[in-house]
Amino acid sequence: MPPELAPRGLDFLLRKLLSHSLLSTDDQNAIAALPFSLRRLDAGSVIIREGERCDICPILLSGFAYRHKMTGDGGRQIVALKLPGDPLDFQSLYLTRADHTVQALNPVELAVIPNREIERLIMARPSLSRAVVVDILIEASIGREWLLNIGRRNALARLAHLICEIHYRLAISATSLVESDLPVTQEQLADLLGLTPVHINRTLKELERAGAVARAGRRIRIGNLDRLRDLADFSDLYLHSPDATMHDRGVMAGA
Amino acid sequence: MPPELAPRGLDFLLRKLLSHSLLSTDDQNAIAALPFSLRRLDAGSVIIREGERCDICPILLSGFAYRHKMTGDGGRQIVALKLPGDPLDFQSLYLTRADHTVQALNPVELAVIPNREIERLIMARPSLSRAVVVDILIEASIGREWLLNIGRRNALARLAHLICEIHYRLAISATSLVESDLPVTQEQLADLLGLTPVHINRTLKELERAGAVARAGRRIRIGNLDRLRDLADFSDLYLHSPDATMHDRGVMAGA
DNA sequence: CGCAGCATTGACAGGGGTCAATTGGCGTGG
DNA sequence: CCACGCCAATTGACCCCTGTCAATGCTGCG
Repeated sequence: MPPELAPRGLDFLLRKLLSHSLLSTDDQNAIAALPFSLRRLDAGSVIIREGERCDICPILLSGFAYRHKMTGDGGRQIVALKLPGDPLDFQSLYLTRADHTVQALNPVELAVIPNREIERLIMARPSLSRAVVVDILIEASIGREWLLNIGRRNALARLAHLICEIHYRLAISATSLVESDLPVTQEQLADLLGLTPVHINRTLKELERAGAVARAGRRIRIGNLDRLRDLADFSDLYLHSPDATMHDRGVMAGA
Repeated sequence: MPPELAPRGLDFLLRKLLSHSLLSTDDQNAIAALPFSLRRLDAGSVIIREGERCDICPILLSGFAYRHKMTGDGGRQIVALKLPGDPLDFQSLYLTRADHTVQALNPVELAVIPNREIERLIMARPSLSRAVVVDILIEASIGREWLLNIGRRNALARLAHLICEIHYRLAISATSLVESDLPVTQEQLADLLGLTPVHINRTLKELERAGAVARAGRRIRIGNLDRLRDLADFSDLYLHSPDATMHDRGVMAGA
């Protein structure tokens, strides 16, 4: 299991939502009072299956998860990465059939809330309804940045950009993980970036040579965030974090 | 100007929303009664600028538009394509700073609605609020399919897939355009697909040789939809059209 | 009818893919 | 505590898809 604080209910979800939406104490209490069941899943477990309906809303408490799609001939692309605190799927509140699969990237803990509870909550509280839409929109914004990343940047910048993004997103909701190793295999990085595992390996070595990442055995972590940002052509505007300007000014660069 | 019916108010928007959401007659009347101003823009006009706020909601009545982002060294990626009937930007109802630029791909006509009118409408009518979110989610779903397309398909399948998508999306809301030429230059196709104009040219020639597209001078149109679908590995599940199964069964294949 | 921008073509280069063999880390069971 | 086995990582050789550069041809518009 990842070296992480044991989840204490929906605190991570709250921190995540608060990072982009103003919520009253009442709103926060309403979220904290949501009924949920805890679920632990192994790496690779399917959480939502493409083409099926889904009537639960899973919140990621620990571990990473991802959305992915496959081509007819077996090519796999990860189209979204979910970090601790992220709601895994608000889409099924509005659309009936999932257009993609959601899966655990490593061992995860989920808080599972029935969709109808969420529906009740957002019917009663417009500010929470709004927070849900904002979360959906930010995920879409991240997807657009990924399109730019995969479509127009070479392997080195692409990989550097992803590592930067993970860093900044962890800083928003799961601060305790910011300093830890990336719990991602090279094959998973390949599927995240539209590359092959072999080329990820070569590129990782190049990032290491540049001093941007540090590696020990199988572990990857950031070596020098500023250098990584340079190589990545990274700006965090697309994360729509309220204190984005702080990041831009390098306030977090030392973190 | 594209050879298209002159827009009659917000009819296209209505048809678009109705394609994925059930709306009462009251809802429909409320939309039709929205105040809007008509605006004509030349190809290339900037509609929303990255980094700025936007307090209007533009609806595309005729012509194509797109969202795009650029890397620091000038690489351009189109991250969404908007067709007649599409709302160009619900995001600014919820987020303050645009993370990308929206631009006219060719001469366009817009219906411009003040954000506050939309806000008033969706506050009063939950079913319309829901329709807005569904529209946002479907755009996100299309973005995910693009990630798969750009990340994991080669140039031939990638281009075929895009042409298929445009066909099916036009069939949903702007049926009169389904049979017409693609109003897109090869350079724009390159920016849509993460390729170069030169390679688009080669690939287009290959699609023509395969009989999938027909070309005359500068004009491109579908030659054989079934062949195109095969080359593209295309399934329209991700468009979340209510009659998707009809498409899957080939009911529209002859159109 | 001449220009500007798009399309087309060829030659060449290179980034990243493919294949296959080897190494290394690490959990498991003896 | 060590040996085994599996899966991830690494490496090298080679190739091909796509990018780059540059010249030429079209085509629609003023």
